[in-house]
Amino acid sequence: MDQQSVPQTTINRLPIYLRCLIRAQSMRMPVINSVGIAEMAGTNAPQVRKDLSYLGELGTRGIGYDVDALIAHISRLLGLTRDRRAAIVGFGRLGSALLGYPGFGEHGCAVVAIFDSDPAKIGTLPLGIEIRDVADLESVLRELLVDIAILTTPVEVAQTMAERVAAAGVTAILNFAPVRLEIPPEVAVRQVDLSTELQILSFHLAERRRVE
Amino acid sequence: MDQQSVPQTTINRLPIYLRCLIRAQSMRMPVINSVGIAEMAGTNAPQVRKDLSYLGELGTRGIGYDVDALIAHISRLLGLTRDRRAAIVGFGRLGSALLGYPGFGEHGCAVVAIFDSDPAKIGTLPLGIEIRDVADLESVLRELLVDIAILTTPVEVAQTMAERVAAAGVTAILNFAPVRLEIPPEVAVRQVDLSTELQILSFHLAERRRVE
DNA sequence: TTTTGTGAAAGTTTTCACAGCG
DNA sequence: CGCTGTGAAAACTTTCACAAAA
Repeated sequence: MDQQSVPQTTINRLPIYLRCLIRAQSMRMPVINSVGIAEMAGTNAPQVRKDLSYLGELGTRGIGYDVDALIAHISRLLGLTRDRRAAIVGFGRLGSALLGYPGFGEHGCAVVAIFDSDPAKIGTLPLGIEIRDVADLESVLRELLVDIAILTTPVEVAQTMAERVAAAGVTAILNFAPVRLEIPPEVAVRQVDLSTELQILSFHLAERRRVE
Repeated sequence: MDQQSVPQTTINRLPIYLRCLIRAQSMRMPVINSVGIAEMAGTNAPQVRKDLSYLGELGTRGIGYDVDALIAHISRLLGLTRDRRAAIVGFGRLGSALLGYPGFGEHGCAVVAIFDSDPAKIGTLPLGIEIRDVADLESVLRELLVDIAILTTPVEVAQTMAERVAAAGVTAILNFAPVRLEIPPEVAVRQVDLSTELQILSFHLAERRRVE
């Protein structure tokens, strides 16, 4: 099956399936069926089978999916077999919290560079990683072969920083600043937006109230 | 138009439109048209018009949308006219970073309670808010009329905490723990998942490589 | 004239039912 | 017999074209 044709919605669910499969693996389950994955992942069995069918014929009829083989296959498709190198741009509270997040190391993603503009921070070594002057952004990103930029800057400078990391050849950005980045389409952007999420939750609270 | 029938995809975009409108307002634009909103929001004009049409007939043909009126209308629909009271459950690095995030106050959402299980933290007052013992979760949530719970606990306890906040009558959860929460459907959950986002970006990096 | 609001078309995603295979 | 893989149906979302209104 053509890998290009895997729908984005399926891609978005693969990390969730992967997490479930790793849990199954840790429970010593050699095989799991679509119902089992669906229950763990909070979806339904046909959805799981359809999603996995885009990756190829990975299951065995009458049996289910081999847990180890499926983990290997999804990991490869998601590019998790190759170690990813991330940079944190903007080392305030949030950047600092993310650096300490164990999720990076667990998923083959290493923070290899940190940037800030505050002279008091530049040169310090949180968790052994030197904080660099954001003035040197482009050269350091290229030198350290960074593939993912994590933007935790103030909103005012996020667009500029996005343009600069993109110009330095970084093609994946995780943006925590509440602004929609305008950058070339070959750069993948994932937006994490706290106030948007809170507002969506607020809508649900308001709706509950309206129904009652 | 029936408010119940506003599609979830539209709801997800309303906070983005709102942000654009507030920017327009700060630029002293009294009126904006669908093209203007679309450009700021990174979408297209028919999408904006379709989305806004679900909320009622809010525009003026030949003119566009009154910025103040549209802000008021979207804010009301999202329930932002009413002040929201949030609690942070789990005060590690991430919880601490979120407490300092200015996005809360700016959007009428106040952190009114913090919970942790660490005796060294309980009783301290970061930003003037007392850290409570998680043992008192239910009573404090009810007492302080919390409507949104922000879960920043370790992954192992997130499901238990979700059940407890739901049992205490909280019907909106923002979950940062990398686990799919199983709770009654009347509780709205928004998942913010760093490692999932990184894996999706990793897929895009892998795909670029495959294409080249 | 300008720009909204909307029905219809096109595209996408999810669900379903069952053929097909082990 | 059990469970996957999949084509077809249903549901949902986006795009389009244009009538209608200011």
